[in-house]
Amino acid sequence: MSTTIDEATATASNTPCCSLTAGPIGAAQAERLAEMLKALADPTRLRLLSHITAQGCQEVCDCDLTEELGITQPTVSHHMKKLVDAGLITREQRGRWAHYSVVPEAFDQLRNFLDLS
Amino acid sequence: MSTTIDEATATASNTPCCSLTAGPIGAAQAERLAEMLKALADPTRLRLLSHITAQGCQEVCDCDLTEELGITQPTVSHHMKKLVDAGLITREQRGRWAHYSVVPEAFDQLRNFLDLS
DNA sequence: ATCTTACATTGACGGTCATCAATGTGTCAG
DNA sequence: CTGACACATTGATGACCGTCAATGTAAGAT
Repeated sequence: MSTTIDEATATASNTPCCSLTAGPIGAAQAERLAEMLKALADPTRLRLLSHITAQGCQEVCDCDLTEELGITQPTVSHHMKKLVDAGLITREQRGRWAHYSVVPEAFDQLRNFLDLS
Repeated sequence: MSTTIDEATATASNTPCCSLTAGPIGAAQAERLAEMLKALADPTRLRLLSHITAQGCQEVCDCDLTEELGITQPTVSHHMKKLVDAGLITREQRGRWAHYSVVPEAFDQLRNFLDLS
């Protein structure tokens, strides 16, 4: 469970070039990319993500997100876990609060893949 | 049903800038982006897409994709429809064969959104 | 020690999805 | 006209997902 982040970042840096124009991709790579995209492919998670990136990865506690999106706290917790497991954001527990920050490498990898050049 | 492509391309060009760093996004925009991402968030569809882009949008018939991915023809047809409905690719029927090509604007929009700068 | 706060976990429910076999539809060849 | 081909559609099945209420857990405050 705790190795998902490491795996994601590791595979992200291991991938040399994975553009859509570089020929057909294999089943394994498709599976990995689909996992990241699946984590993104939800309106609520996109909004949660945008709230994190908008605040410059500063103090972001789940209670604020709960109020602003109109969803319950377990739902926020569930979505955050999905984003973390996909390697898109990281979670750092400081005292009682959880601080989230994005993983730029993951987004680089996705943008790289979606690049038709 | 047939207006999905027009809608997708229209909204794609209507969006001025939708980067993740440009502050929290609204529910409507999140919904639209999630639809495109959901179409991408499947291993089989990613592989199908890579086969189209790899051949430079040339002669691509579903039967070839069926053999190479090891899935049945209805499944290929189903996935292709999803990609077309999401506005990621277009379909042109020439005679008996269907020719597919990517919609660069859709990918530009996604890359733009995933850009942390 | 007790209470509050911040978040995780569990269990359940309704909805959506990927896949296939079977069948339908339209197109070209002989 | 008939048969073969390329693809769409339908219906069914098993799996997964988003959401919530209820409950658990761990840390700080009093």
